[in-house]
Order: sequence, then C-alpha cells, then structure tokens
Amino acid sequence: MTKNEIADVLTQIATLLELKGENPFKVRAYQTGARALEAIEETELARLVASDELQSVKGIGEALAQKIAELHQTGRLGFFDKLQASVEPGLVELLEIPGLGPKKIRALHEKLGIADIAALTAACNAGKVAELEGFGAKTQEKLLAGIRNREAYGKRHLWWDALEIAEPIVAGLRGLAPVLRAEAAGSLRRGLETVGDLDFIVAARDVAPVVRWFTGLRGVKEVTAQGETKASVRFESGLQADLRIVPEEQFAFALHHFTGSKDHNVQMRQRALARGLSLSEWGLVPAAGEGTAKAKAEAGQSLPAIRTEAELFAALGLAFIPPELREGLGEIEAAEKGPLPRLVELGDVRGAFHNHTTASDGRNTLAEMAAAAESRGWAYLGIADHSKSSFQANGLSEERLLKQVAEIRALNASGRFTTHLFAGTECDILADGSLDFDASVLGQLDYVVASVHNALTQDEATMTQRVIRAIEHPHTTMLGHATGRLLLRREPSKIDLAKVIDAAIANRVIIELNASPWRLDLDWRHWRKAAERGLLCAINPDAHETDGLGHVRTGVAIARKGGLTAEQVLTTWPLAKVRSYLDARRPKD
DNA sequence: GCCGTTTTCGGCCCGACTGTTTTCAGTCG
Repeated sequence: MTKNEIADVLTQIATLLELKGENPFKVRAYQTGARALEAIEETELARLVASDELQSVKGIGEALAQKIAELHQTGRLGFFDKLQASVEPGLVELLEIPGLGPKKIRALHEKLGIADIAALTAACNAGKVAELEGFGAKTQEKLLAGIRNREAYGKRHLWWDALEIAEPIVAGLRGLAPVLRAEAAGSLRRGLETVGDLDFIVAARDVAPVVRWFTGLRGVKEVTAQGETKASVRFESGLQADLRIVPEEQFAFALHHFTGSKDHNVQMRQRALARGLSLSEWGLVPAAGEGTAKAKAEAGQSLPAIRTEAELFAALGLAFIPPELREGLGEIEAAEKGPLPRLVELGDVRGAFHNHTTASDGRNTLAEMAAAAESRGWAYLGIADHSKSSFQANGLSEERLLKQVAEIRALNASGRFTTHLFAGTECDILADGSLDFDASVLGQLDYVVASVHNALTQDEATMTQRVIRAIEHPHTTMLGHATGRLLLRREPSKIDLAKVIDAAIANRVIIELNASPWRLDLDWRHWRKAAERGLLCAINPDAHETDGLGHVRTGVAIARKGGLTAEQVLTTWPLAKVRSYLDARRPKD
C-alpha cells in the first residue's frame, strides 16, 4: 500500500474507534499518526519500514509502527477488518450531519436502533428523536435540516471563488465605524486550494452593529449562530461564514488561532506549554496557577502586549511563519532555526508563459492579451495556443502557428507594447509521448509548453512513460498541468510524479504551476522538495481571456504554500535573464 | 495510543455556542 492509502486506513480506524466510544486520546493518536505518515516521502517510508525505524517518527509508536508496516507490506490489517465488521457502515455516514458527533450517534443507535440516514430521517419525522434524553424538538428539526442540505453544506469551494466573496466582506467590515482591524482567516488565508468556509476576525469598539451588518449581508440564507463574540451565517450557495469579534488587544491571537491550521495550532500550544505558557485565541499567559487562559488574559496577566502575529511567534522563540506554511508540516521546527526564506509575492511576477488567444480557444486577440499584460506592468507575455491535435480547442496547424509567430515578431518590432511577447505553443503530448509538431516547427518558437489533453485514463506506467518521453524531447521547455486534475470535478491522472520530477530536473525542463483556480497543478505539496532538488517553476495562468491573467494570484498563493522563493520561479525573473535562459535551452542545430 | 528539561504514569490545546438543562454535555473549530 502507498503511504496515502495507509494514512486513509489509520484515519478510518480513528473514526470507527470514535463511534465505538473509545478513549478520545487514542482516537487522536491514530489521526496524528495518519498526518505524520502523509508528511513522509514514499521512498522514505519504504526505508523506515525496511529498517524497522518507523518509531523514530514523532507520533508513531510501537502499535502504529506495527500496523503501518503490516499495511505497507501486505496491504491488509486484521485489526482493521475486525473493527470494520463490528461497526454498522451507516453510522459513519451519520457523522457528516452537522450537530451529530459520536456520542449522539451512539445514543441514537442504542436507544432507537438507528444505523443510517434513512432510519434517522424516519425517526425524526415520527417525533421519536425529540423524546430521547439529551435531545429535544430543536435538535430534531436541526437534524432534518442538516440531512436535507447535506450535499450543499458539505461542498468545498475553489479558493478563487471564496476569495471573490470574502474580499468585499473584508472591505465592508473595515468601512464600519466601530471596526479597528479586520482580516479573513482560515484556509482562505492559508491559500489552501479549496475552502470549506470563511472566517472573518474583527477588532471592534462595539459588537452589535458589526454583527447586524454581517448577518444582514446580501445572499445570507440563515443565521446559524449568534453570540457575544461570534456570528455564523449560511449563504444561499451553501457557503458558511463565521465572524469573530474581539477586543483589539486580542486581535493577533484570534487571527492566528482562526487562521490555523488545526495541526499548527496544536503544535504551537504544545510549544507554549513546554515553556510554562498557555496559548489560546485570547492570549499567551502563564500556564501555572488557577484559572483559564481567558481569565488570566482578562486579568492582565498576558505577556508584554502582543499586537502582531510576528510578536506572537517571537514570544515563543520563533521566526514569523507566513500563513500559507501553517499546516503543521515542520514549519515550526524550521522557524525555530531562524528566519524563513522570503516567499514569492504577487509583486514579484513579471510575466507568464501559458496563455491562449482567439487563434485557438481563447476569447481575446493577441493584441488584447498583450495590452492586458502591459496594463499589469508585465515585462513579457508568452503566447501558447493549442496544437493541431486539440481539435476541440481549435488547435493550430503548422501553417497557422507560423503565421502567429510572424504576427508576434511584427508586434514586438512595432514597439506598440512595452511588454515583450514570446512565441510558443501548448503542444499536445500524444498518447505515445511524442509531440504534436515536428522539431522543424518547434525550432522556430521561443519555447514549448508540452501538455497532455487526451487519453487521460492511461494506466500509471504508460502515462508516466508518456510524459517522461515528452520531457526528454529536446524542444520541450516546460511541462503543462502535470496531472490534469480539475479540483472538485476530475481526479488527477495516474502518474508517478516522483519519476516525472526526476526526469524534469535531469533534462532541465520546467514544470509549470498552472494557476487556473480549477487546476493548481502541480499540487503545492510537491514543490518545496522538488525545488530544493533543482526543479524550476513557472507560474502560468493558462489564461483564456484577459481577466484570466489575474489568476496568477492563485498561483502565487499556491507557490507560497509550496515554500517557493522568487528565484525558484522563472516568471519572476527579469526579461533579459528569461531571454538568455530560453536561448541557452534551445537545442543546437 | 503516544510521550517525557516537571512525569515511564498520567497527562494529552482551548474556548464558544447550543440545547437541554437548572449546572452541563456535546459539538465544533
């Protein structure tokens, strides 16, 4: 089994144990173990299993090491099989309903024999749930509503879509008279590719008007919670948004806490405890003595005023950790050693290479795209329309491509735009790994993006060989959308990315970070280690219209999440450096 | 089940909100 499959089993074990009413700390141990496993490289896992050193990984002890090794070697685990057989499968599904946790599910199961959603619906409709101890009429109603809306509520949203909703809300909050500071937190701020719900943190002199404004936002379908410090709403789209209002002194703590991730927070709090301190969204206070952290913070026992997240990290002996890195994947250990590398920023971007025009399936002409790049202040723009085999996208024939190249050369010569145009192609990687154009044509271009657009369901070995063959082609400059995934819509192709990355490094081929909000491919989880080994990234918007160039913002967020610096991203380099890079990459004829 | 510059046993991050309760359990993040 692969490490992700093993991690899935450990997570399922945790869920099943939870439903059985096991010790919650044991449940957490399995969840922690699953995450620890995900953070290990596949090859590293094989080595640890072979040398019996799994227990050297923090969070994996004797019992988990044994289970992981068994799964890794045999793909089976007797303990898991027995556990699965002992829990009715419908109970797991019940966990998806808001308001239902393991305790309530056990009560429903034991007292009413409910073992799936259909049975729960029937019991609610018959009024039986409201009669149970610990339940009531409101709970029963809420469960029915939760079942009805399960699909919409459980749905995640693209980062870009969430951003478009969140930005005007942040701006609106900042415009309110009592509001001193306002930020969006949560997975949106961490730059996660998809977002479950929105979190807004506000420091305000007065709470009521802010809550009133927030719950009265256009598109709010229901107000799901409303207290002295928070309000939650559900939009018609199903997206949920939480608002937290805190005194200004606590803003940095609240912002950090609600930015997460959960794993990051747990590690931060453990670190605080190890220093005799207690950290919460309310403050950082001495852990010893009576009273909660909140009470101590309110009693003024906080350390010297902490107004920013940077000061909060410093108080725990850490360099500032950018939100995008806060996934509990070793960032705290890194920040302990000193300042982290400066991550790439949107302002660093000077151009992009994978863009379409009306010549293939774009919606704006060459000149319109050039003008849009110029108005963004970009030094260069690469045009890479589809090649002839992409019939569905009106791919260019050799003749049409060479005509476009001539147009691009003429536009550059005319001096009409300050933005330099590079002539390229998004050349199909055919099913056998050959490219859609001959070398004689490719040799007349400035660069070549090679991408897979058909036969996406080849088996892993075939797809891997196919892409590596394209990477080894002397005219390939960069690989486009490496896995072909469409977030929330289409799974990535089966492909051995470790081998693909190795081949790209060996052949000095760039892999793009496709910044289309639906793709974000390669995934951020691969970038840091690949870049450390010498892989060069290009943040490409895959723009099909002028507005699409703006998607580089998503790409930058993901590149930051992947730990990339500007130097590791070709599209931040100045024009002269990019030119000489492309010249040097050109095969000698 | 994991872990150890308080501990090899006894802890394990911390607080808000809701609903069902007259003081708190469960869920959520």
